[in-house]
Amino acid sequence: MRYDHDEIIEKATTLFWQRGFQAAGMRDIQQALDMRPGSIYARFQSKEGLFKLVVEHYADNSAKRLKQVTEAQSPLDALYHFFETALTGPDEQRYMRQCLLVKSIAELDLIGDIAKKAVLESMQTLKAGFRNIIETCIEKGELPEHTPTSTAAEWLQNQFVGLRAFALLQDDNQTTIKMIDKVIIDLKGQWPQQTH
Amino acid sequence: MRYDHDEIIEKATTLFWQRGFQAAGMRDIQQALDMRPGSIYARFQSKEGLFKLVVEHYADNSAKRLKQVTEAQSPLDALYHFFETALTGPDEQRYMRQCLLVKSIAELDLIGDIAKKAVLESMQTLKAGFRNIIETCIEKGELPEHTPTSTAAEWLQNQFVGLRAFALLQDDNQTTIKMIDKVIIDLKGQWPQQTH
DNA sequence: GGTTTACTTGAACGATCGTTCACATGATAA
DNA sequence: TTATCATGTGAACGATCGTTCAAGTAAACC
Repeated sequence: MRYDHDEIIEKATTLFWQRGFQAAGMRDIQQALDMRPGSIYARFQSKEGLFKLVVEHYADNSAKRLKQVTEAQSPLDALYHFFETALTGPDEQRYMRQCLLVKSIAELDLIGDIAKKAVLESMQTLKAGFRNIIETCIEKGELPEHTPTSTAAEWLQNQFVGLRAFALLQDDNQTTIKMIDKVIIDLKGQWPQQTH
Repeated sequence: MRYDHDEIIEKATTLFWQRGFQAAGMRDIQQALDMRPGSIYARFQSKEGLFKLVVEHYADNSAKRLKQVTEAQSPLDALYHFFETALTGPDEQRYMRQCLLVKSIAELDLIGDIAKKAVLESMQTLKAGFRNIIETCIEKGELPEHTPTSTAAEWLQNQFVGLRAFALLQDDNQTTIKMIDKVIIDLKGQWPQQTH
């Protein structure tokens, strides 16, 4: 086994994150991994198979980060910093501002059913992570008791998705920070009534 | 001139909206427009040239819609309905829930410089549209005087972007409606201080 | 040493990509 | 009727796509 498995996945993650599934050609992948097509196909069966592993690895990593937020002394502060680091990284890592999953959703039709399933399931996993954060915040008294957990979790993920798409275009980090501040304010704020 | 110009652009818009720039092949385009490659290239010079016109047409249309919102008796109510119609259309038009511009941003690198410029400029145009809505709301007393116009405009566009990416995955319209309700609540709510 | 097994190699495949160009078509002007 | 010219046609181009496979390499086991 000449090539280390984790190392491969990490390099592949970087490439797919930068380029997306479709635009990352097999020749780009071969170069990025320093592997020949036969080796890649022997291990991963197809481009889609490799991408599926990348998505799962990415989702695991994100889920771990969200779990760390819940375990912090102040989950709300930790949530703030989670947003901040995800959205205001240095310019040479600008591609990281876009969420790999959200980017994949945009090209969901071209991806193939197996990897598509992995992407959608990963979104569900992250949603559960956001939900846990909110529940912990309520337990610790950082959010009001009446906060509708499920709705707020979906809303929070939604904010994250929107901000990541937006931060990609944003040159001024100060503006992004202001948006994050607004998210925290609104999280503590009022929620729509169910009555309709 | 056998083919009507506006009709071509509309058909091309539908195709690009459904598939995205990269995934819409020239053969798909030829079929959708019922035109042969030579005719297409004679008029639009390239796939990118056609896409640029589509983006501009789309942005014009969106800008018009935003203008109609400002001209309504209650811009805030009109804004609500603008979100609602954009995000909860029938299932056979599900592709329309995703904003063509946002979708294009995800594949900005593959598009070519000319169309890329058109996409980014269109985003600026829409931002200005959102800003006008907020200013009008303030004038008519539907939003508090202290609302920071520029920040709120950016925030509102951000909400729109996020919701459109999210509504694409959402099967339950009721959830989407709840998110729109939350947007309106937060729009009237508190804003982060500039002091830092 | 010989055999097996796991892994790697890279030339080559058919399919599809965006694009071109020599030619056909049809309306208009002379 | 004939010449002109913009418009439309479609076979074909070279490039690139994801993928395959016969052959090569090297460590492990008998």
